[in-house]
Amino acid sequence: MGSSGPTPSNAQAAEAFREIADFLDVLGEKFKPEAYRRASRSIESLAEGLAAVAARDELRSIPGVGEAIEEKIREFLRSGRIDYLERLRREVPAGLVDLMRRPGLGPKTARRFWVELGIEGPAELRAAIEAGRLSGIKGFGERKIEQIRLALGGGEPVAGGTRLPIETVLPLARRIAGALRSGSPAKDVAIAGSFRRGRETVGDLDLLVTSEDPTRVFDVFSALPEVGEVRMRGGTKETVVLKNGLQVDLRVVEPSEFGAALLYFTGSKDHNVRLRSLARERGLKVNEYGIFRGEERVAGATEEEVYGALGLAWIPPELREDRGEIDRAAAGTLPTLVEPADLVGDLHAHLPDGATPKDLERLRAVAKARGARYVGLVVGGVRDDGTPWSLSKELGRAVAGARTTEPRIVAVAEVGPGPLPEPIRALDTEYLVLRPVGTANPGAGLPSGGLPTRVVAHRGGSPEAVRPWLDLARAASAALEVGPGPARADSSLARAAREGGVSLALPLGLDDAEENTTRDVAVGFARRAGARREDVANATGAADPTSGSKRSRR
DNA sequence: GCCGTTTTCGGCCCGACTGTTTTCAGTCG
Repeated sequence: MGSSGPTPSNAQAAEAFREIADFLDVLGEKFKPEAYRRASRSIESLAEGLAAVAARDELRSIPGVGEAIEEKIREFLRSGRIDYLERLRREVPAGLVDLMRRPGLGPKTARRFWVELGIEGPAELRAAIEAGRLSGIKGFGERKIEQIRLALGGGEPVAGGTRLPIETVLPLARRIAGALRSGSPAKDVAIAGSFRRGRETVGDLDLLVTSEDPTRVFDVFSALPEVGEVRMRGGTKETVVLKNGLQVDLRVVEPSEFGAALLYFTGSKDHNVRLRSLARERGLKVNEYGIFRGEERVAGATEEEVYGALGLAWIPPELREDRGEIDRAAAGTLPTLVEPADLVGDLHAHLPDGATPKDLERLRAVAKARGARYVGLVVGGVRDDGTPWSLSKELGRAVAGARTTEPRIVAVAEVGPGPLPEPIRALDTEYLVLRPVGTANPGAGLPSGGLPTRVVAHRGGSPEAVRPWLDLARAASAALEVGPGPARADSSLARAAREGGVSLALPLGLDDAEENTTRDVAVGFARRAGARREDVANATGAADPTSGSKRSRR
């Protein structure tokens, strides 16, 4: 908390506002906490540093940032602290926020403990329970006290907010949905929630089905090998926790309500709130059962129907974040987003260490099965320790022999910024993939050596750290690689790229198992960034790297 | 605290579930 030092990151600012919201919750504020949380979420998903936005004087254009929060952001950027937060920290015991986050407890209960019993944290609450101080207090029966005792359990707040990467969840989610489709009386089966919106991380899974026989569906669901324990089962809803800790909610709804329920449980929260106020303006009401004028249901079976009743075009789930998509849906100007089937090649593929020509053929077979006409295969490059490497002579010949028949293999070198090492120059390659390898940093500039750089692959964490790589991509007219994993860009960086006129490269995930995990996650990120087919360098319509002009160079 | 074909005030999504209730408050998603 120094008063000077490096400019605080977006993540730190987002955390500060989340902390303010928590304290205000305990203080019993009604709407301010949500206001601070909204601003916090917006800041977190920003594709550039707050300092840059502040320098352009555009902080107020961030959704949820108004006069008061703008001033606090400026204070935070200036001094690394927010006086208002410091005051709250002095005024409200941090232990109350801990209490509030435990399951079954909320701000109201935490506040009552504080005001009525002088309790300031989990340890004191535990002692109060043991001493019987809660018995007889209004609203705390035996069961409630037992529930609280359980929630106090370990000492640390339970699992709160641990989210899994979507690439981890995707195969699991598809297996579960498939098992319900084929092994239970569930008819429509859909996965809603942030999973459907293609978010980078998933906190829990929301499954939605229609069925005449919910009990059978629940029985099949509970017995799946992935399921650890059943948390609760009601008439229309069951909650389980998977063996890996992921919570999964399964809901059975009427076919006439399926679209409304899918819309509702897909979110995002901000998107739903916006739809509801739009509905209210038009004398309509939206809930998870449908859209109503008075008692009469106007729509509900499909999402198209529900959006239609509000005068909106259907909005792709990846865009449902209240970033202006509702206005665009009203105006009919939503983009047609890129789809997996649009991808016609892979610009950046690897063979495993010690690969043989057989592995190359296997790679081509997979590529062909996934609709690829070409594969940019890395045949050499620079290791992390700075030394050059290349494929074996035998494999090199096999690659050369695969240049003309589809899927065509394009030889690629993977290098860091700066001058190209001589052994890499000597390789017979068509283009370069730029990555942070060796000791080179983005300040060293584009690789020099006469070959075009077509792909830039680096995420590097914070939006601030990644900017230079994006600038290199722009300077080289290269595509930014988008997708899961530390060496690819997430959706907010992809949006920054797209808005800055940099195209995207989407991996086909040729070394994935059968589920197409990498490809589908990458396409999801690109869609979240609003990318159309023409924004993607390896989609149909883009220049084919095998028909470029470099062949004449030799 | 934010926001506006309800714009400078007065709203701010809404229903299920739980436990504790003689009619509801709090939590959750």
